[in-house]
Amino acid sequence: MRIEDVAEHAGVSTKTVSRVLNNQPNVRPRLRARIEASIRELNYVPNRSARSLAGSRSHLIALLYDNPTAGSSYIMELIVGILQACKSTQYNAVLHPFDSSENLVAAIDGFVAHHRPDAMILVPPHANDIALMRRLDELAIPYATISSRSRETRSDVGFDERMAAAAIVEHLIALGHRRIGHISGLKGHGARAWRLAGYRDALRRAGIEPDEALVVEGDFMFASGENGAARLLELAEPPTAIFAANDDMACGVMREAYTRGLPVPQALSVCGFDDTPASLLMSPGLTTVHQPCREMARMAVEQVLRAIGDPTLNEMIRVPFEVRLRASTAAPGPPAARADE
Amino acid sequence: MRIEDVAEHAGVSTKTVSRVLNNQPNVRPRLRARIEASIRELNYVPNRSARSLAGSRSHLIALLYDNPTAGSSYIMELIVGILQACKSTQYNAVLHPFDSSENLVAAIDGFVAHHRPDAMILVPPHANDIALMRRLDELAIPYATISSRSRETRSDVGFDERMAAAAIVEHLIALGHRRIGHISGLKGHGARAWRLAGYRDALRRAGIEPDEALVVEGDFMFASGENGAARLLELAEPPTAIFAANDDMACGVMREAYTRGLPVPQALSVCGFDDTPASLLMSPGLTTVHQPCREMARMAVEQVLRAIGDPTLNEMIRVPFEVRLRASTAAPGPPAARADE
DNA sequence: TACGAATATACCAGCGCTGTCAAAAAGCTC
DNA sequence: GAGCTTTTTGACAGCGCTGGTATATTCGTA
Repeated sequence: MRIEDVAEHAGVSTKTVSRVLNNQPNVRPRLRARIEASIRELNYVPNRSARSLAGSRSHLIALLYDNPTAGSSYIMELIVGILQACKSTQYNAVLHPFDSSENLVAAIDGFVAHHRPDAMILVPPHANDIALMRRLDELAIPYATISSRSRETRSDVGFDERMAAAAIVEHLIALGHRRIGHISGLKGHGARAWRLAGYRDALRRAGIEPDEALVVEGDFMFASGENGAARLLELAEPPTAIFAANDDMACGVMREAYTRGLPVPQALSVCGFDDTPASLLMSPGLTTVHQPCREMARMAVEQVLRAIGDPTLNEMIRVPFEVRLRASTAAPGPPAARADE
Repeated sequence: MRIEDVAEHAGVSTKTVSRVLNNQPNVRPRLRARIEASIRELNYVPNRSARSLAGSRSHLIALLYDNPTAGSSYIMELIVGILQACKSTQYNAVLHPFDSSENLVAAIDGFVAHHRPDAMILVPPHANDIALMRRLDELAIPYATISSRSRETRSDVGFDERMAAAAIVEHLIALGHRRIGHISGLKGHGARAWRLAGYRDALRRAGIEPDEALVVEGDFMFASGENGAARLLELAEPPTAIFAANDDMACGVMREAYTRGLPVPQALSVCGFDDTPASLLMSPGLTTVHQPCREMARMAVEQVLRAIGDPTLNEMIRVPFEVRLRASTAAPGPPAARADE
């Protein structure tokens, strides 16, 4: 089943069918309709390879991400969103996990040579990689970033992480907490700085002077949540609540509390960030910030699609976040409460 | 940069370069080496579209899965494994999430028409869909399944789920449990039947007559774990341990125990199946069965690659599983133990 | 050394589609 | 309705590669 068959069936030239297939102008509506009917009737599907070859467009959108984070539900959600968004277009997604060992710019060249994607979507940490973005500019490949920290990006979709972090800390303050610990994210990630800043914003707005002793370094991994919590809980004056910069670390905090026999939320309130599947599975359920990953991915796809048509495109989209209140946060109990098991 | 440039640089015809690119015979080793050197030197990468068009091979392997399960870490792990495995080949993966609303066989036809994948990998539940497999046979598309229950499949990679379930129940028995509850999986999934059978095997081998009151229906979702646990714990003679057919349900069990103030593992041992990321994040960590998803995906890719070369291929690969002992299981405590918080 | 068999290489058509550009049709003006 | 512009349609080449087939080279054997 080739375009020629359709052309014959509709009594037109292949070029006219091609115009219809590609939504190009200069086909009268009635003719277009007739050709579309033929396409449906013959159940014709154009050959992707031939199209790409002749049109030198691959109809591919590449998603670049970091292999170590490949298993994360964050990436998974983005993938789901991107695949969904592509389904209704003529484009298709290619996933490209980078090993961080690779030289990114060199690896990109190889990848581009292989797949010739028409556009790319970058997620952190690569969404902040200026050398990478420069190279894409040179290769004239439009791209959009998700949650980029960089001003150098062309188009970005993200949400106000700083405000979201502030919102969840304000929730803790509203519950009556005054000493709130924070376990920060991995250095270099935009998320780290924003969430830390939001934490401080909320404290200051409530008239609480941020105590630097209550902020400990983390790296977004479970173990660093555990360690961070241990350090915070061993302070002379420990916090009554801990805001971890992501859910995995918040789970680490809960583990440390569990190990020490501190009931959550009675003796310690815990909240995270990201609304990973695990946050719902924990007991108690973890209070966290939900970011609409699938929706963001969908928008990023739409952005790059627009950017393919108009390479000068340069827009920032902010999506709304949502604080998901669950059972891991409550009003502070009497100091030094301790469960006996 | 085209094949012609390489041919000129190496002083041979394009066809000879093509032979080298496709690992075809009839090129003398020295010549082959010279051409490979030229390819490297010129940094030549063949054009995928032209290759597919001329060779009528897409170099694509499709992964078919169910969209509702798209967010699951199980699929994610498989995707990671497949992508890794493809990286070292000339093949590429296309992900195809099906909406369960779609007529599967019709959707397959459309998908095949679009992408013309050279092979497919099916995961449950589609790995058990006989109509689908028949259609693939008709379309002459080789495929491999992962954890298929069906005898109709061509090649499959899986592990002995029944034995694994038995192993984890035996662990509970070894700890001293005699009344062990089970929350089964969704009807229709092979996993449901195998895990239930393994549970019964272990009990019988230990001389414990399976008590049907201790088996309740689940559907692999968190909520059904909660409900199932509630029903089991309200029995006149409740179990001292619950084996849920997957981790999400096991988390539901832990939630129900938490709600009732039953400490895990002191008052109730809980174990799951799958070793999802959440199982490690729980407090206490969840005892579960680890299946090497990435490895299985890699093997499935190798299988279909072999099947492309030899369409009669028909092999079953069993990979080893591993019981991951964590803190959610312990010797049974005194009956009706109840934590006061 | 000569001859046929086996092996290695080259030539060319064509995969299915789209871009270019020319031709035809339609619309517009007076 | 003639002559012009604008819109619509079509013919054809060629995207970069591989399959088939013809040709050249090498090897083995007498």
